[in-house]
Amino acid sequence: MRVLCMCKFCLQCRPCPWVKKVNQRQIYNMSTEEQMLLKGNLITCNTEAWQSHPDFFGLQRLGGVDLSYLKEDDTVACASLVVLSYPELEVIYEDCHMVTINAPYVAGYLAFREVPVLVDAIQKLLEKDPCLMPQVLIVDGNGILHHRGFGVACHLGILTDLPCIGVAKNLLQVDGLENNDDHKDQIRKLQNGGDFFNMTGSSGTILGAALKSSSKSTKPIYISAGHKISLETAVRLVHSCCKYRVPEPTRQADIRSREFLCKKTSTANS
DNA sequence: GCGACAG
DNA sequence: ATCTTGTCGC
Repeated sequence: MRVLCMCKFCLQCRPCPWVKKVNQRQIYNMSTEEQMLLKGNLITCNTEAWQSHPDFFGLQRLGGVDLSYLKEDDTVACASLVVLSYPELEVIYEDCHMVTINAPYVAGYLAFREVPVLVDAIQKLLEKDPCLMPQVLIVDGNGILHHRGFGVACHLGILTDLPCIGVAKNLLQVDGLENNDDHKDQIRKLQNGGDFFNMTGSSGTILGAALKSSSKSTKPIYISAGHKISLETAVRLVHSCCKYRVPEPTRQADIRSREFLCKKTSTANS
């Protein structure tokens, strides 16, 4: 695993005492620069042998990550990393711990809020149990379906060097993509679990896909390539690990981080 | 001023 | 992300 960050001002590097000497505008300019710099290393095609197999032969471990925030104070959160066996989808590793979040949530800069603690969790797994390192990570949020083509799934992928898939529950309306009547029509046409359609931005690039992830869900999930995996493979893999609307690795990470946060806050008051 | 706004 | 109950349906 490698960690790249050449930036002295970006949100990821906060809090640095002297960052307070620069204004918000400069912070976002620097964060944008950081995204563009990291984007230079992005790979949005398959790089692993298992990705080409019809049944993902060779794939044994899927990772899921999530953060649950304390409602009273969104600088306090529980970060969770889970690893599931494939194709059984059983949890074989779980790590939940409390973290402090420094960056604010700003659409387009989610990575600066969530990625640092997720990199830490991966680093911890690498030191503690490298045999359990996931072969692909499913990330809450978008990959290249992003204002600057570099969402949280790309960011985490570059920093960890792991294949990453972006899975968002809502459509980020960028590059001409809109949740308009046409889009809603396309969604209505999705019949069965696994049905999907690709979404092409005004720039002509295929940015992602809307997937009906379970047969019962009306609302799709939005898949985009993060790093070291193609959109086609990502859609196929995400569908293969959906018991419900949200893919199982993310769902397990979600459940466990909420529980942990809940338990932590209740014991703190007793 | 207006609309959009991943988590 | 989080607040927040029951209820309708398979």
